Amino acid sequence: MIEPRSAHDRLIKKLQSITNLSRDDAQALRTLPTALKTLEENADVVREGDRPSQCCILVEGFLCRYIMTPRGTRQITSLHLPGDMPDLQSLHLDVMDHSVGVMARSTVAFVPHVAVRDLAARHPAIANALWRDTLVDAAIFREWVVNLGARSAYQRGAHLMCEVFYKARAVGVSARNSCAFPLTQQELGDAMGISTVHVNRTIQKLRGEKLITLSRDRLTILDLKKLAVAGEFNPNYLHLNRRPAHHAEAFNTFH
Amino acid sequence: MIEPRSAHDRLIKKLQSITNLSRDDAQALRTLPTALKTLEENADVVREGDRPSQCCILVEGFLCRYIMTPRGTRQITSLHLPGDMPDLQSLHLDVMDHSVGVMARSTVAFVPHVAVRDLAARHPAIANALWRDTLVDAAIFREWVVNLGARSAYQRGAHLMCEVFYKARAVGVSARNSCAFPLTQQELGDAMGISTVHVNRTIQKLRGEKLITLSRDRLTILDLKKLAVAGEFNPNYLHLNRRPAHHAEAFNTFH
DNA sequence: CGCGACCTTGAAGAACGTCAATGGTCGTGG
DNA sequence: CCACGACCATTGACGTTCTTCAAGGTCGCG
Repeated sequence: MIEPRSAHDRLIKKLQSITNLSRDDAQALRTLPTALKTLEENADVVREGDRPSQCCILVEGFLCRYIMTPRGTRQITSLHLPGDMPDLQSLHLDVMDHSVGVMARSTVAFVPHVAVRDLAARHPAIANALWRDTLVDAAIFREWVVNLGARSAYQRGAHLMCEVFYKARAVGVSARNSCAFPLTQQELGDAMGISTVHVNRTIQKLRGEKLITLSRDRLTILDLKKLAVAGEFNPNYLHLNRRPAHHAEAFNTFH
Repeated sequence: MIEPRSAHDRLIKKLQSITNLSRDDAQALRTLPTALKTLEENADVVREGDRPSQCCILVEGFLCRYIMTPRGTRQITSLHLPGDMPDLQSLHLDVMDHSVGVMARSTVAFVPHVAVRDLAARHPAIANALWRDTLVDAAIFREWVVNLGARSAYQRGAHLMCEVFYKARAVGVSARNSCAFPLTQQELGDAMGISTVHVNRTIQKLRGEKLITLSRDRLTILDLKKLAVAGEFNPNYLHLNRRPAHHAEAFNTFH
């Protein structure tokens, strides 16, 4: 069972990973009203064309943003971990230009726009932190543009795995050298812009070189340094605060 | 000669293209102190790693954001037209994670961060407009992810040209069916994630099908509808205000 | 046991990259 | 005025990466 405070803890931890929050601001964030909901795999949190009046905080699980092309192919544009608010932008862009989907059974907390707006108006530091969060999002999109535009399939795979691991570690949902990675090869293909078959071959190469292990739902990184080199991964674009975070998924085993 | 007000006019027009500004807000924007500077082709406005204390408004010309890979290849991540503030994000992300380059002789107006911050603090509507602007930016990055990840070279070319034309029209720097397009095929390749040679062949196909004309510095769209279909272009992601804007580059010929 | 979802493999073909050469245009200096 | 060089566009030939199609194979679950 998820206890009611978790959504706030997650959000605070996420924001602290990219900015400095005062104790006051953190306390203020805890006043946000949330409505928890559990969503199954393949469900959508919001869809392109929607005009949401609330946004969501991911508490447990794994989400992605994606866009469908007229041909019916899907491009995943970002991956989201606990603490993320993947539809925060709906606060200012009324019509969704993409969808947010569920990649693994997830718990999300919905927060009314008015509550966020009100809080931001009363706490400029929170408004700034949220703005900063959307800017980091944009930085990640830029890096995905580079990944898709300038790197081979092999490099893309390595890069994407580094990104997920770093993000997981930053919010304390990783183990020492592994993290949740509930993507099918089909979904990986949709994120990397390559076919499923080629994803398979790419992963095999990464495995063969002893850089990673990848089982159904878990990514283990055998050699982070080599993986980063292989994927030309440089974490600067994540704009993480110093202080890597204590691993061990303490958050989960925490009563 | 550029008259001093131009930078503000450009910015206001740009913000009006994506949001509603009150007369007061527009007036407040005019109080921003600006320092004009003309930059030659291939110069950089800011570079990755910089910690700017000011940001810039493009007044005349054409800028791009780009990221260099360790291999020395360049990926262009966005194109910018007059009125844009391509480094607005530096207001909240202190270290630049990418560079902003000049694609054609340009005039930019520099504005100190403190001035923007101060204005935003005193005018919440302006803060929101700027936030919204960065969110539209992010939406454009997402679309580029789709363009690079899910479309063929031919589609990418068509899509990119539609985007530039729509953006130009929205801020009044287009003619009826043409706009400035000062990209070499090399630069187009860096933006589309393909080689120069393949850019050439792609453009020839677009020309052969009578969708566009492309001379040194100018893009003419012969059949916007077909071009949009070819590029799977749907302008929703630009989040433009209704009311397309009066073409004719009135801004330039205006004394 | 059998079905569905996922992973894996091989073979053939399309899309795109690389290499190398040619030609065009434009500004500059003689 | 012309020659020159720099930069850019264009073309052909050939190689690589990635896609597509098709066929198993594995695993969990009803």
